[in-house]
Amino acid sequence: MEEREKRRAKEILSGYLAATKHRRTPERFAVLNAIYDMDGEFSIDELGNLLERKRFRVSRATLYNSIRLFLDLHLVVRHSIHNNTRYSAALQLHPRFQQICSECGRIKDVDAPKVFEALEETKLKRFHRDYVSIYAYGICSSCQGRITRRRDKKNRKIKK
Amino acid sequence: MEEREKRRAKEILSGYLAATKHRRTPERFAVLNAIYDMDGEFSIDELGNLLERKRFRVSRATLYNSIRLFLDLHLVVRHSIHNNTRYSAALQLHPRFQQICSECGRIKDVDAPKVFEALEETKLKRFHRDYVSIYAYGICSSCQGRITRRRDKKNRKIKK
DNA sequence: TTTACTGCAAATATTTTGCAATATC
DNA sequence: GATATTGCAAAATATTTGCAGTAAA
Repeated sequence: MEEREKRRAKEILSGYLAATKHRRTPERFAVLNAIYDMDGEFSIDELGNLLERKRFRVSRATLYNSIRLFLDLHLVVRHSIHNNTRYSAALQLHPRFQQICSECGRIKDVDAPKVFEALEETKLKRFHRDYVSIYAYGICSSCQGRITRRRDKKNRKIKK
Repeated sequence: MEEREKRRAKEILSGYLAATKHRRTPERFAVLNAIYDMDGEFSIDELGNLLERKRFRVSRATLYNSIRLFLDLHLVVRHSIHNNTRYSAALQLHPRFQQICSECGRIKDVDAPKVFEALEETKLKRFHRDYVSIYAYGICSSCQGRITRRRDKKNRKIKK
């Protein structure tokens, strides 16, 4: 995630906290920072681990609380990838189109000028839009091969 | 969900079961039918309830087992919607465009033919797409007024 | 000083698993 | 008849909550 977006994310959080008289706790900013330092999507555990490595331990409850707040602010998106819950930093200054492999979870940006153009022209009635996300879920070609093969009950979970 | 898609889904399941020597149990077909009878996305509970109403009770375990199988076959997609896990039938011929109010969480379908058309024409390289979601986040006009005022922690979950 | 926020541990909720009974092949 | 699948209940995970202590404003 780019620095600019990370900075913008912190501004949004700051603004929200100020506007609603909530508190600027170090935990909230540490968690947000960690999220924007993550490469791609991550589980709650992975996020907690990154924070530990940064020597900033936060409780599970705070982790969940922060994530929920960030979800509300759309600074984070919650995904379902191969039957697991994962998150990713979400802030985007421009509409974004991503393809997500349901098998390996890999996310790739798609450039689709025509789609963005059409989006631009689409008016939403009685709705002020902040931003737009497009997700294409499917299977990437490298997973395609594996997929019809072995289909046992084990090893379906992606690593935590 | 259209009948045609439902039928196709059952063919895919049949084919898979035959090919892999798994069993054609009434449960599997009942669950698949129910999924394709659902209108939009649903929770495990809602799915169970629909089945009960159809007087075809299946255990929780079977519900989860079936869903997992269908996820593998890409007959179902698992979503994360506003911090809840939900599923939907996956053989959707048309992508879905939803506007989500960040304030009240209300979700409304948007009809944007131009966008859908452009999506249709967009090829994804080395990627087989199952399902496309477009989310426009923002504020609906009925929330516009309230917006700067109090923002409590309650009622953030969408109804189960 | 006030009270929102944190951590902890307990409570809930969600999903998976072990196993005996059953039904498909 | 052999065994994959089911339902049930228990186990394992994941998430939320209550509360007392802490710290931001």
